[in-house]
Amino acid sequence: MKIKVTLTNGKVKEYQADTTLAEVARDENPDLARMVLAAQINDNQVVDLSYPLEQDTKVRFLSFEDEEGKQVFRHSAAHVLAQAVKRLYPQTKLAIGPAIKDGFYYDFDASQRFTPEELEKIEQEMRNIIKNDFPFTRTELTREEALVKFSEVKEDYKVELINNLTNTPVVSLYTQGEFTDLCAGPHLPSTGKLGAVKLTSVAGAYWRGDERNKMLQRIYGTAFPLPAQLEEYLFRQEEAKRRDHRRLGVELDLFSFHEEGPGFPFFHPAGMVLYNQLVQFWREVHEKQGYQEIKTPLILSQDLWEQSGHWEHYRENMYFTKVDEKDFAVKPMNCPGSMLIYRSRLHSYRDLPVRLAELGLVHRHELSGVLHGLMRLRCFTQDDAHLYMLPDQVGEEIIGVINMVEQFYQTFGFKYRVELSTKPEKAMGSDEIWEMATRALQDALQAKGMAYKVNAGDGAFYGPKIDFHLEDSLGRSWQCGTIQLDFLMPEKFDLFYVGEDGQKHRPVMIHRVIFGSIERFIGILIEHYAGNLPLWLSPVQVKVLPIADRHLAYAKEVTANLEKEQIRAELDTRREKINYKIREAQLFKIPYMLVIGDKEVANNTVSLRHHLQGDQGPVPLPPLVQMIRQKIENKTF
RNA sequence: GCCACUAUAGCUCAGCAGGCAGAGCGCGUCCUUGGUAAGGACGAGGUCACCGGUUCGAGCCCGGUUAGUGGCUCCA
Repeated sequence: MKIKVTLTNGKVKEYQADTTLAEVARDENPDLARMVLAAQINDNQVVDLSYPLEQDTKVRFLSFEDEEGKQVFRHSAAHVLAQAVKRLYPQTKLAIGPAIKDGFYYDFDASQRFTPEELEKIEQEMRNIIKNDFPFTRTELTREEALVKFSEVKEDYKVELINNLTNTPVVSLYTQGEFTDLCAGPHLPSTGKLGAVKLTSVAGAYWRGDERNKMLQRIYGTAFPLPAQLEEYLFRQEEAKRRDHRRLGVELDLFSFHEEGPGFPFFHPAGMVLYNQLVQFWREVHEKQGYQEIKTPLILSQDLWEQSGHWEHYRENMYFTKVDEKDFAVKPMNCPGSMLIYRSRLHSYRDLPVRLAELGLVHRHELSGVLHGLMRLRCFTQDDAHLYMLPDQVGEEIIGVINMVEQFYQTFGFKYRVELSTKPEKAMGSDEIWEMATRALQDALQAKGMAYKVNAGDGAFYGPKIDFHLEDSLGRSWQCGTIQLDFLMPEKFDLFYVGEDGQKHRPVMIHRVIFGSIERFIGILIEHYAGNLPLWLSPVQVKVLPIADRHLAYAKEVTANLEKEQIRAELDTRREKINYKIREAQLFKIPYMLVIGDKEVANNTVSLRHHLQGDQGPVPLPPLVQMIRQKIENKTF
């Protein structure tokens, strides 16, 4: 029987049925065939090259350049890792080993520890396996057969996995050399395709990601077809580390951490300038958008938190204290305080929406192991706001907030991802209310035409939310902005407004943040700009550098002129050489340096140097001041 | 919180076989008045994270604590 194979380049070829994809690839282009790792058929399934074609098929060959190809490649590397581990430590039990972004991992239940030295040995064994160029071969067994097979070799985790594969009568296994693993596949044709592998770290990981389960040892690694690609990857990782906000925070003297307050940041003067600039920008925008700013106390009676549901749903993250024998809690969120203000006077439907914004310092007892610079703290400032509105204002208000988020992130040139989080297990309120709220958020996203991912069960305990995620220098993503729709808190706090009919009605509430936390946002900003902050955020915008003492008087005059125009300028009066002063200003990533010597004094100019563009030559001060002012106002570099 | 690793001067890091604690940068004083990324000399600075143990003797070996790092779980 003949079958038709359609390739991505449009070619249609005829083959004998049972021709494998590998044969098709070789026939199409023998050179390219060496690059091909797997194939996608009929726009959905990714399969091995040994897959025999039985009917007319659309084929897309996958190489390492394709995301799916990378996945296959790294997944095969994970199998080789498992094989190496089994060779060296035969009693080790295998859990799972998928490909991930940038690499792969495999989880093991082993009696011995995988120290860095052990990783070396394992890596060496992997290289042997690669050199042997074992083909990956696929076999299928019924679930019962597979259960017997894996029970015999005491692979308890595999047995559990098979038991959970209830919707399929057969399971697939992949074998390379003496090693066989339960696996859906697909895989590379053979281990020899794995050009360069590297084991990067060991970490603990709970079986099935559940902290009640046993902690396994997870070995992380990465793999590339060519050693040069691996080198480049490792180099990029190093580069990323150089952008790490924790490192730059020290170098630029922005903030610090101390043993006396784990997870509690200390902002230095320079860091505070950055912080305050963000806040100033935030206030300007919010004022224009009809928000009113409030401030509520850090410590509030425990009764309040019982009323809000935090006691029930959020207690393990809260700090408690006693005042005059009464129980109080340090606020982990700002909403109850805001609601007390809303409730402190009567609201007419004509007043709504009421938008109360608060830069609220919240404290949350995060697990010690999760703390991470400014990104994950135990106290942070939320740029919070609570919007109280009529039910029919919900759509408009959500869109208003989304627009604001866009405006902010655009200002910084951030790419972001949007997620919609739905009702969690531990939640207040009925399914109907949750459905209604979730629907409202979806509608708003749809109206904005935004792509988003659904995060089932990840909502706040009082309502579903839209989250905005930004990426840090190592590609980890951090939640920043969030919009949470809440029908429940107004109920709990008996909030109302007086409607047209003179009766009490329940308002709807939106909780939202845009930066998320000012601290985390600063961390992301630092990494995003690699410490080269835009002019308007730079703690020092201009450094004035006189060459010799006799230029000091003029330099002071220049500095004063800059300061008069609200430009953050500093004068370096030290008796150091100009090269030295420039180097220091460069290291502090100060955007503009003004060098002043005999020529400048004589001509009434300054010599301009930009920290990224270098020497710009002499310019008169007034137009320069104007240019700088303009850049600050436009928030450009 | 869990798993693993780490902790030496303000910062980056050496240190050996268990035998008087080091370098560079930074800081201070002095000399140098220097034109676009480090001028020179001298000097101060340490409870080797903390507590305990082994030892004639511990920065080094062992146990614990604290903090940090990479993950897991959780989250702005």
